[in-house]
Amino acid sequence: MPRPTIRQLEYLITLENEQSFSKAAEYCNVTQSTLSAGIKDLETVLDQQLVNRMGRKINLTALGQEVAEQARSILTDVDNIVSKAKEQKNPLCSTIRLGVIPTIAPYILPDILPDLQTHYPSLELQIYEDISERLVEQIHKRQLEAAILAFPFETDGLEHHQLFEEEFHLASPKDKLLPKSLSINDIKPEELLLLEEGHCMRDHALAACELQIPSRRKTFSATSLATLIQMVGHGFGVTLLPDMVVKNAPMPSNIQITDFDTPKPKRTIGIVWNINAPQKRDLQQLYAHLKNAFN
Amino acid sequence: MPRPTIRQLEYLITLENEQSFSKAAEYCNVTQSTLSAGIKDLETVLDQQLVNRMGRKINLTALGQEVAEQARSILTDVDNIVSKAKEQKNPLCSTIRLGVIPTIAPYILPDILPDLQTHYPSLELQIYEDISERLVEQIHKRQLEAAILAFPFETDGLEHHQLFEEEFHLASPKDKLLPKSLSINDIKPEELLLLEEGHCMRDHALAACELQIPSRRKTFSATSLATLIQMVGHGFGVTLLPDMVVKNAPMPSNIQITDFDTPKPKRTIGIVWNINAPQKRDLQQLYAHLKNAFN
DNA sequence: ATTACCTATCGAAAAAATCTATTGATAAAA
DNA sequence: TTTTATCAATAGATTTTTTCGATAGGTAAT
Repeated sequence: MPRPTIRQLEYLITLENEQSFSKAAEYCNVTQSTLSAGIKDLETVLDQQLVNRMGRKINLTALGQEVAEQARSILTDVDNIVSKAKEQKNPLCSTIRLGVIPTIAPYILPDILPDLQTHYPSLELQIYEDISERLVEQIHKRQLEAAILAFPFETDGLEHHQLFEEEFHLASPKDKLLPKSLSINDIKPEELLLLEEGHCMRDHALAACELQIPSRRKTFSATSLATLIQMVGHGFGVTLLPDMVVKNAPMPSNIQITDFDTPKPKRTIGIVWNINAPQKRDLQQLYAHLKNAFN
Repeated sequence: MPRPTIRQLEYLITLENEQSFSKAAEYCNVTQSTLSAGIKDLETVLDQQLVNRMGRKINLTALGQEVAEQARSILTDVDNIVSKAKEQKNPLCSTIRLGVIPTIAPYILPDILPDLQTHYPSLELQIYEDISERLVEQIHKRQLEAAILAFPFETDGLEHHQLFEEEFHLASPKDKLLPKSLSINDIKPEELLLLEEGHCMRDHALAACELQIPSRRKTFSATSLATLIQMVGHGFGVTLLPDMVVKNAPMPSNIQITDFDTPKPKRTIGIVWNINAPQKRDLQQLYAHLKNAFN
């Protein structure tokens, strides 16, 4: 099943505009004979007459007009592809698929996205939320251009930059008594509530408390920080919360947030991308902008 | 300002579908080198990278995916032109690739095909048999024009029409004693034999019996209804059979078919196609003809 | 009739698309 | 590790398509 050529469609459109083979040919920068042949081919492919040749004057058939109209829209679509592609040469005009880990995404995106929109209106950011491991895997597979996650993380073949550090706070039930000067060692392992396996924050919390393996006795694993916070509020234990969560998430009244004394436990947030990503320049600029926004 | 070629867009689409230059080339009936060159040309014209070549594995860039998506719509528009023109001459003369689920195909096609042949001698029907999920996927990829399957099914972007309803009967070993008035609740879950995972009839049978998960103890999963029938005949259990199977398939003598009392369990068979398929008119007419043939 | 103005067609030339064969690179298997 | 298999890129030859130039044939106005 042969298809019409874009060129042929172009010929037909011009022919309708100019109402003359020779004028149309001139407009298309070809000879009249090539345009004639092109139209004829189109008619052969469609197995239908598109032009009424009436000696001096010519005219499109009903079908010819329909085809021309649809052809116009096709040409526009094709040109849209071209201009969209060309546009991406400009700085921060590309499409970037950005992965963000679940313990960061909901808390920074509301701030970041509108800001980026205004600064780079032609940047198309697509956000994907997943755990670090899968994000890095997807970057390797080129299904993502970049990801925001918490370091340290396995990053061979990836370029990574630090965005900011943030301390952890202790979230505990309101009535719980705490030492005046709170240290990470004051946390009883069996009281510590954690996110489920796979979340890097789980590992960071464990590392901060210098625990290898969570206490078997009372491990509870939540799927989201929101759940975790609810658990704490209902007296199931305590947990560590990153600064951005404390500052951005609504905190139930039955929860108290306490700062640690130095040395405060911290985590480092950064951005990674493929070392030879096509949009490297845009990614650099995105990084610079984010870094600035966070400091 | 040079433009991409329709052929090039076609190459890109196929490349995204097949995720491989050589496979895509084969699909397009060209050499791998031709397709490679085509994609490269496209990248040159757009002045942008569209494909990540990572040794063995390849991947479309974000832009590549966007272009491919738009290209798909362009290709449909172009094909629309062709079919509109052809249809002007005579209706139902296009080539339609029709997917049919395995629990329907063998039982209706023998009736349907010859009938269609005589009524629409210039219609070329190509039949593909697969499970619903893959059929719908192929319709989206424009590798099929339409599919006959059992509702309900995930159908966004698809136009769907009901063809007919049919009741299920109980197939059991000849000597098995059954209640005088048979209800769906009389089936013991551990006796129920099912098709393997992926067949929608498996789900329908389970739903009819109000079972969430098949009994672990004795689940047997057959690859075809023919096998299933044999299993019943040899005393391995009972199963539900759609009306068309009972009426069209040769039933072994060691099997008895029993109707259920109302409310009879049923399934709904329908046809789906892409909402803006080029052959829309033909598909409409095909649907009308089938609907008529079944009622 | 003559003239001016069209479009269709033919053969040659130019441009392109495609093919075959080969290379180089990567991943899997021995 | 070495070997093998698989895959995409490339070069050069070949075929196909597109385009051109020139000309023929036809219509309408003069």
